[in-house]
Amino acid sequence: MAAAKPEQAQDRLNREAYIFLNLTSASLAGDIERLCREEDLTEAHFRVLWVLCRETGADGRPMGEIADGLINRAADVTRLMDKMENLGLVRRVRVPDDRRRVVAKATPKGKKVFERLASRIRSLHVEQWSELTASEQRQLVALLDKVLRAREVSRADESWLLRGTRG
Amino acid sequence: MAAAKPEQAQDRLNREAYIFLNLTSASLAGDIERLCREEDLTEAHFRVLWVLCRETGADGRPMGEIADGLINRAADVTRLMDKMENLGLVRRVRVPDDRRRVVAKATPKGKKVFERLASRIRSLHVEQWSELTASEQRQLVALLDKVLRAREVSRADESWLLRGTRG
DNA sequence: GCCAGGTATTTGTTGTAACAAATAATTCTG
DNA sequence: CAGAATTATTTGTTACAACAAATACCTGGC
Repeated sequence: MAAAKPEQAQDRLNREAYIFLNLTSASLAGDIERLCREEDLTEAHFRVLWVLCRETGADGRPMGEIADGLINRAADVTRLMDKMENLGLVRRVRVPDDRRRVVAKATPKGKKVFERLASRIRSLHVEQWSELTASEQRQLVALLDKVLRAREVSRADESWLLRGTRG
Repeated sequence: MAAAKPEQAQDRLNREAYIFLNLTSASLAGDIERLCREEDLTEAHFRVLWVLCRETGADGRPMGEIADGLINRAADVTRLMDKMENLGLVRRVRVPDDRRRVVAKATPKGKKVFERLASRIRSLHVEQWSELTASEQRQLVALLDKVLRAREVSRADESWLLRGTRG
């Protein structure tokens, strides 16, 4: 075809893998995002709800921990929570022992929205992964895990997104 | 009722696969984005350069096609190109046969920046994929392809990102 | 009690994506 | 030629992510 250096086979495979990874991820995430929008949330908001509703008893989670889990700036988490508080999904409580700290809890409404959304996302996932057998899915996870682990995504390891998901 | 519904195994696998897909994608893309920033570009900009430099002779690409390939709004592509034109990476030319249309071409400077960036990205990819053998990579691509194909990501199929990448 | 350091907030800026709507320039069709 | 359709542009709006800097507030050590 064109003159320009012919791409080496391995380079091309690398690029191809990268592009497929991106497109697939974006495609699935787009669906989820759309679902969240219907509840006036971002996926980021939903993730906060997730940790608040799944990973927690009645005690809530401190802001800082949420920031770390989301790998976001503290200031951004504040604004994120502001919105969720306005929507009545979340409540902030100063902790009495250390009054610098604030924990966020999901309100009953927040829990309800979470359950509704989580259930729809669960169904969506079923469609999204319908082309792969469970074994293929595990294979996929194993491959991605290899890649991810190697990169020392140090902070992501602390992410509650992966909590309980790894050995 | 049992203590907060236990997540079904398949649901959990679905979610896990989704999360891994996302984190891995975001992690690799983050690196690329950082590289692009060093040339004052977004990855989106780089993608435009890609199609302009790899997929094209001296004839350039019409705006509309770029918009389709990027799956972006036409208006957004205009602004995207405005910036790249300001940076001197790209030139717009009205096509004589159909004077509604405009094709974009990479300038020599654009090509230079592209080559520099592409080469660095190539190296980066080598690191990023260092944990997988070529065969594992192909396996990964095959799995993702299954997922992607099934979803009728209709427009993505026309994307030049995948051009020449599929059978 | 004072100071260092930790925690969250406030405020403000910037760049971008996403989307809508109107306009201009051109071609195509009847 | 008139009107419809196509291509790109212009303009404007909103929401968000990323980042910086200053502040309030609190704890814990000295």
